[in-house]
Amino acid sequence: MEMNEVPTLLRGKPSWLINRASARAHRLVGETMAAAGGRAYHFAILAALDEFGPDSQVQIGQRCGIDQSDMNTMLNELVNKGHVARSPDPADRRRNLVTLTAAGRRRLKHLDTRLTGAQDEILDALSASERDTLTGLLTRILG
Amino acid sequence: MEMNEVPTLLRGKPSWLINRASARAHRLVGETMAAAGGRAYHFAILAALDEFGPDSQVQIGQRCGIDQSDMNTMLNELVNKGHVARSPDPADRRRNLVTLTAAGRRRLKHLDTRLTGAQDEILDALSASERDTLTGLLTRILG
DNA sequence: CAGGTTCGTTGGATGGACCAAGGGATTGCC
DNA sequence: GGCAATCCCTTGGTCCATCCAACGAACCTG
Repeated sequence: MEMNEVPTLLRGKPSWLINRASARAHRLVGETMAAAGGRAYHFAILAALDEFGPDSQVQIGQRCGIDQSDMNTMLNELVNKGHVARSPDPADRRRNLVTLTAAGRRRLKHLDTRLTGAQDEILDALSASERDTLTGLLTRILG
Repeated sequence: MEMNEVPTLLRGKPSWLINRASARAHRLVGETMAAAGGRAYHFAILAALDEFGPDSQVQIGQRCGIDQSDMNTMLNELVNKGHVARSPDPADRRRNLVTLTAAGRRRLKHLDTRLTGAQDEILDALSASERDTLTGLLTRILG
């Protein structure tokens, strides 16, 4: 979306800036992941499994901020690609234990490098220290 | 969405932080505007008209980052409420000249105070100077 | 005056986030 | 032990913002 002079009243609103930045980042990340044959959600799920080990679907969802029903869809895709295994938990048969496969761990590394590259593109105008302060401020907003 | 420990690989990605912050801000702004009987887009359009004067629909769209078709919908709403007038431009009969009414100008002020209040809520955790640096960094990203 | 372009309008496609209900399994309470 | 409440997964949607395509009317350029 090409944009001319933005109204001052609008330009000064952090919510508007954040929204615009998010649209940009979201599109870029989406394209990057699509080019790698995946989605942003896939990366999030694989990262959670890698860091915290096998887990139930709701747990993973709570860690990554993904809805139960969406989690189900994403896991179908990941199981289909062999990046994740879904098996009933013998200790609690309500749950599915989701585990990262070897291929999934490789996949995670691959997506991570792609995603890190996208970050560079998004934050192109900022220096390294500025990027740090930005992530710091955003993290505190979310706290 | 309640969230537990976020995976480190995810937490460190600015794109993810921006996206999360945007979701928060977007929801809050949406609720604020809805409570006032309007939308975020309404504020943007009114602000553009107030600052740059009467204009065509595409021009307003380019200033605010709004699609032509969506602009049409929004203007229908604004005309309906009497905040904006849409009349054919005598100088170029393809165009509609959109002008801000007196009620529209009052409306803009009203929405602005509401929206400014929402910003305070969004940036609650940050000091005034931190808010400035955040908006500065975001503005440069969008540059 | 003919071809390319702009503007508004209509209609629809897309994707992310969210919500609701139900069945199976488990836990807690009495 | 049994009944109620709770949890987990799955299915099947809704809602909203964004975006795209195509058309007729009007304009501009050569």
